[in-house]
Amino acid sequence: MPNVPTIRLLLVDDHPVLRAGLANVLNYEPGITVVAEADDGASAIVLWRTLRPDVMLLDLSMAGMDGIETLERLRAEFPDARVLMLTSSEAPEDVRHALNAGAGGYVTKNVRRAELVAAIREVFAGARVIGESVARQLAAGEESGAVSRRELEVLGLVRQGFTNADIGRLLGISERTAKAHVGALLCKLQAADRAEAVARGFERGLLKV
Amino acid sequence: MPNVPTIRLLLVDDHPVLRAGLANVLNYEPGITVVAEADDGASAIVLWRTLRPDVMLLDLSMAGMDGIETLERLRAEFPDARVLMLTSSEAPEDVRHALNAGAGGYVTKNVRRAELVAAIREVFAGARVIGESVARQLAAGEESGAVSRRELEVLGLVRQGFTNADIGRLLGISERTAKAHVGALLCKLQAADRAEAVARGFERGLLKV
DNA sequence: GGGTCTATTGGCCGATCGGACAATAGCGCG
DNA sequence: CGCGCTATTGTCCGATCGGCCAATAGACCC
Repeated sequence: MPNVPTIRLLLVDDHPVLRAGLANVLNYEPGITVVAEADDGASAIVLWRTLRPDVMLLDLSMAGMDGIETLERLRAEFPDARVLMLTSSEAPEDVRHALNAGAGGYVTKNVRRAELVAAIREVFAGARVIGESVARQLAAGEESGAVSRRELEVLGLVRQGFTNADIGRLLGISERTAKAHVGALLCKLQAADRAEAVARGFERGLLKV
Repeated sequence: MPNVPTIRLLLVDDHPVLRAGLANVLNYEPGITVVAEADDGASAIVLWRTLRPDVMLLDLSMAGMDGIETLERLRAEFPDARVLMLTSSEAPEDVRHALNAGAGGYVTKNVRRAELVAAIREVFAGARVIGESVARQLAAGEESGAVSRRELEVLGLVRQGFTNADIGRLLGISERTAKAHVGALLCKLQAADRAEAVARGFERGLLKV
């Protein structure tokens, strides 16, 4: 395939077996070469610096620096870096974060090989690709109102069992305001009480285990 | 390796790329052959019936029938079936469920290739293997009291925003008893209120997204 | 057989929650 | 320069929560 430049890939995932498999599969693909693998964000960035690959395949959940942070740091240093998120989560929040952080694409790990390869090529070409199932989830999530930053902060405290008064103290606001935020959360997450709000938070990917 | 019988493997995971990679990696291993792959529990059991492999590598999270259910059905039909769970979750609850359902081993996807191969051989030999990090998590979980079935049921309702009175009605018990269960949950999960109990439930793998 | 654990139920009470009333200030968008 | 959204604060109130007292019956283990 002389008319197509070879795409040089960097795999980043903390599952050695998956990496090995992925490398194997992708190396068979004409026009694609896996130039290196990393099992955490820090080494991924180091490798990017030295190797300057074309595309990074990046997992979201990793020990230490997570996928989003890795992506942000990489893009801060190399604004043109092309990254295709390859992860298990379909949570709208994760997708949004990744895209905001500059991901060139987002597909889940249950894509077929052909789709993955196609996505890699598209990201390499500068396009923005989103897996079909992911896009569906994303659209569904857009329906109900978006949770604001402050509300997310409050949700994190609710999760830890703090009362409204506690939250007020911790955030330097009145109990009443904390209450208002919790109220907004209940409404936006369609939850009957704070317990359900926390559950919905996990379901939507607003909260992480 | 004539003195060692070849281990015939069945891979079950809903990530085609991982399966392909795994098959590739494992087929290179002397004494191990991947005889088939399945992407859901139902077809996994069908394949087991016809092929009668030696060991199944089974993922927990799959669309449709999940790993535990697959394991239970398989063991109901083939009590001697040897299954090695290969999954991402280290949640003590998942491990316990898998072992109770008759899993011969439990390792997470971030094991190194050599460890995975060793685990496969041990499960084949009839031993019960548990990944190191998994075992550590499990031990940590044992510390605080175990949540009873009834309490888990109640936690599921708390998660959905039901009040104590609601829960009593739904379970056909008095509000007071529902309250007692919630109280037990708060204590065992070391939670200040039901919101934190739900959060801890997710953290411990008692609740699923 | 005795001990431990779970499930069950009752009443009492202060703390907390969530809803409903209403209001002000700041920010981005068109 | 309004319009909408977010963040902020206030008061009142009934519903709910969580902790405390205590008690009985069945299951399972040693």
